[in-house]
Amino acid sequence: MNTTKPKKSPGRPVSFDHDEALDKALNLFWLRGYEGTTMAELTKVMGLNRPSIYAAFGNKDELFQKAVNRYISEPTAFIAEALKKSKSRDAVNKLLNDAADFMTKKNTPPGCMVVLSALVCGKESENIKKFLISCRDNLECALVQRFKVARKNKELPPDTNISELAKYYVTIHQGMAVQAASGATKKELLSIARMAMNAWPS
Amino acid sequence: MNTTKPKKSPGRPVSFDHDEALDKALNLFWLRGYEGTTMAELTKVMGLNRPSIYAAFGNKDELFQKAVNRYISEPTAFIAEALKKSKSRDAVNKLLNDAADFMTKKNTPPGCMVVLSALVCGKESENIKKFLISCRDNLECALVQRFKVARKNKELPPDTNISELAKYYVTIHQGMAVQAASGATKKELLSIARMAMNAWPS
DNA sequence: TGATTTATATACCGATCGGTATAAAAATAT
DNA sequence: ATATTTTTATACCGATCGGTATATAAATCA
Repeated sequence: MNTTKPKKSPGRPVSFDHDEALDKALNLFWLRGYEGTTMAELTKVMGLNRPSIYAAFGNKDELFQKAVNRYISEPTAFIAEALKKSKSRDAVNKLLNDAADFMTKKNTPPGCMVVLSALVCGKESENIKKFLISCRDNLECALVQRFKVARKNKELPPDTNISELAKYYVTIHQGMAVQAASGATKKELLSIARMAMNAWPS
Repeated sequence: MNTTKPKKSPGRPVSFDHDEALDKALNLFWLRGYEGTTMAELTKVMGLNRPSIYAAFGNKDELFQKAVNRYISEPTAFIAEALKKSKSRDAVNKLLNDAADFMTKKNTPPGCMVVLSALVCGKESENIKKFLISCRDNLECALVQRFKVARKNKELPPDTNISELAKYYVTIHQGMAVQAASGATKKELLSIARMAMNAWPS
């Protein structure tokens, strides 16, 4: 019945594109971190006034989390893509190489938003810090799952410590994010990625 | 003449220990980062009122930089110590293993202050961010110097890319700092350090 | 054409930010 | 003692923080 109803609701229509505005917020949080970003700056880059932001996205915490969720689903979709590779070594290799490219893109801030936005913070932002930690844990868990399959497929030695291997490569990823935020080039990140592959079980 | 003069100056004497207060500030900056630390919190943990802090250490920026300089000279002196090892491989191995222990100590915040305190920040803190980047560069340069000696001593293959090797190991160090800030244990950091040594030139 | 509903713009809120003016307290100098 | 010098404690500063009350603008509903 109401599945085909556009059902235009009354009232003044929204005058901005929701996802476009969210992307603007995402890029600012990415560049400045959670605490370094102010609502005043957000209103500027989003082109909205405060009440519109609060009505559409909630308060600063909620806006940030929505930005991170969009960051994970959209610009860093290459991660999920890399994990689909048939060989787990290729998956990790692609993951790190794509990350090197991604973290040094011209039109986006350097590094990884999930790694850098709130590593340390004031008391009031501890929940945001924990939220980002859980996001990073998700990648680590995904690697563990991928490696379990690989070990079952005899692609990894049966005595491989999968947890350690996964943690090692997310550590590389996080170290690359720090490097990118410090001004490292794509070439430099690629060399780091290449050297990190030397730890792959033989 | 005046070399042996204590020359007690007039005026009310300082009622606190300078370095002790600086250590308190150091630990708070270490835990909360530069932006996450407020002067109000600093007065509490240092046990001083604001004018005393400003008189003894300058403003927030200067206090932070003095805290970092103390951090580099005192608690992380193990880094300079590790680099003195006769074999460069032992030096790096000791550096990473000691870092694993240091970053997960009970009585100090997790991770490394120089890595974590201001990776991303608001416009007003950009100078602090650059200051920390230069501190991290110093470690990388020290590694490069150490590796140059090692290559000359035939301890490293003549075609070793020393810059890449140094950047790789500081990246490991920085990744470990992120891991520690995310709750990683000493055991986990040690396993990362061990795996990272697989990249050593054969 | 009202009446209703939603979004916009402006102005403002108390709280907190980093930093300081002011005056009392505690030492030395004469 | 009295004056001088430095540190202490209190109170306060303008600016900015995240968040919101209020009223106007723009749409649909009847």
